[in-house]
Amino acid sequence: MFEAQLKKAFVFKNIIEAIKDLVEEASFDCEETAISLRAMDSSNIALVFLVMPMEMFDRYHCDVPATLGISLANVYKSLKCAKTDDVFNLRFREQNPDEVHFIFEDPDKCKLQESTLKLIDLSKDSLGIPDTQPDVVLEIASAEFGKTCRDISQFANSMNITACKESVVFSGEGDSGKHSITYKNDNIDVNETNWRTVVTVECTKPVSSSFSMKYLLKFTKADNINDRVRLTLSENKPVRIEYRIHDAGFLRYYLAPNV
Amino acid sequence: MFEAQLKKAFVFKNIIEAIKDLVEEASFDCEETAISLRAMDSSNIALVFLVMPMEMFDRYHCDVPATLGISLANVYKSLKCAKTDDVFNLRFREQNPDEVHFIFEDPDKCKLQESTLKLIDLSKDSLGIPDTQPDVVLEIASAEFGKTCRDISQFANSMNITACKESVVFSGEGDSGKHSITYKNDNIDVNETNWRTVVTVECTKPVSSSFSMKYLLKFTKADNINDRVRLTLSENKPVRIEYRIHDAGFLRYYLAPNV
DNA sequence: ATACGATGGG
DNA sequence: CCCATCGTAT
Repeated sequence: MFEAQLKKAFVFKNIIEAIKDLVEEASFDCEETAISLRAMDSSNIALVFLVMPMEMFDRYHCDVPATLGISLANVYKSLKCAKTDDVFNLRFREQNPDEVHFIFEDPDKCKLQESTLKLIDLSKDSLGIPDTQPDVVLEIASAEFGKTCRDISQFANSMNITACKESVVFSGEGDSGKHSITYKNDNIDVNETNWRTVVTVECTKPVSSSFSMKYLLKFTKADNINDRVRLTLSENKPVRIEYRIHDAGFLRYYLAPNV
Repeated sequence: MFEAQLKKAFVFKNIIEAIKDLVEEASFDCEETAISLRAMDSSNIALVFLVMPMEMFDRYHCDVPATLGISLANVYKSLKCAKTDDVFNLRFREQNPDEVHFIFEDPDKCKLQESTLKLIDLSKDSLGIPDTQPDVVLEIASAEFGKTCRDISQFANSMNITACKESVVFSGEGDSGKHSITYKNDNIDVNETNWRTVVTVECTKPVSSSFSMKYLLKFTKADNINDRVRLTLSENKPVRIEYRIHDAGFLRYYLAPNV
């Protein structure tokens, strides 16, 4: 038996919202210390890597690890039945190896909902996660990054990110014109860093890459998950876009640059 | 080179919002003392006349006059990228005669945005502006005029305006019924004129005309531009609806009456 | 059915 | 001025 409880169902709902438009089916690997998920998007272009450590749950119990292959559309159907503050329970029993239960209890215990979802067999080509030595690591308020992506998407189908120690430039160009957004880091007092500011956390050498706008926009759905987002860039390598969940957890997206 | 700066980008954004739904493409005539724009709406029914005198800008520099034909949808895309309090710069260089730059700087100078927009050639049929001797001139709080239009639009597709020295009546009739709004002027102490009140500024003879609701509703987008709006009416002539901008500037709409 | 943009309310 | 909801478009 595997069981995990979240006091607030919306936490899980936000996470599923942030990946369901990217990945149709995926396996939740439920293990002793964490639930994780690795999947390519349906077009095999972007990669999603989710880790939810046991610490983020209010109860966590794992007799035997389980791999739950499931349709995320179905997961989302179930989560939409829950109210934001419902208590959420995920339960899997080896006796019924082809189903998983999502249980929602409203805070005053009057209403109990249970979804039983069919599990599916998914081939387990374990995905290589392309983590290399980064050239540049940036942090930015996730709402600000979302706005940046939406603004540039008005002009372009892909976004260039050019970053060095002193500044970061997001830019794009299309038929109606071009647009660039420049953040300067040099005169920032770290202590008064406000949420709008981009911070170059690390920069071993400057980098410039271009990425598909369409995917970046999908990633920014995750901006409910954390106020900050971290971009990790290396020349000619996929960008890693990370939203931290609690201390040890995260939702990471990887996207290869345009050629 | 032509350059103009506004300390607050929203001033320009409000103006563009007030005309972009009416006019798809237009030329900004950038001259020594003002930027102006004259355009028919896409259906050739209403006329827009905008004058932004140099005094409304915080910096204004015109070597050589320029006529900047542009898609207002693209202008608006760019302005949506700006925050309300960003500093806005419009810049045109003769060396690049087919593009204009919109530059936004946030107040704390961390973020710099630049849009480069394509200019287009627009035929310059200079429009006759139909200013005649008015029978009636009214002033009303622009929010109140907007509410009046929205209220009557619930009942009717056109709005009658009947005005004389003592009173002004806005009314409309449709399938579900009719609605009228009457403002009395007679017992008004001019010194306690409140913002809701309609004031008949001038009346040489009473007038009654009917106008397309659809267009009036579009005009009321301008109500951010000035707290007051001035209507100038003459029997069987287009109404002029004017929102003043600073002292010498204005945004005027002209709309012919229904037959 | 889903995702985005626009509008109206707090 | 920002958020949430609604309506439209894909």
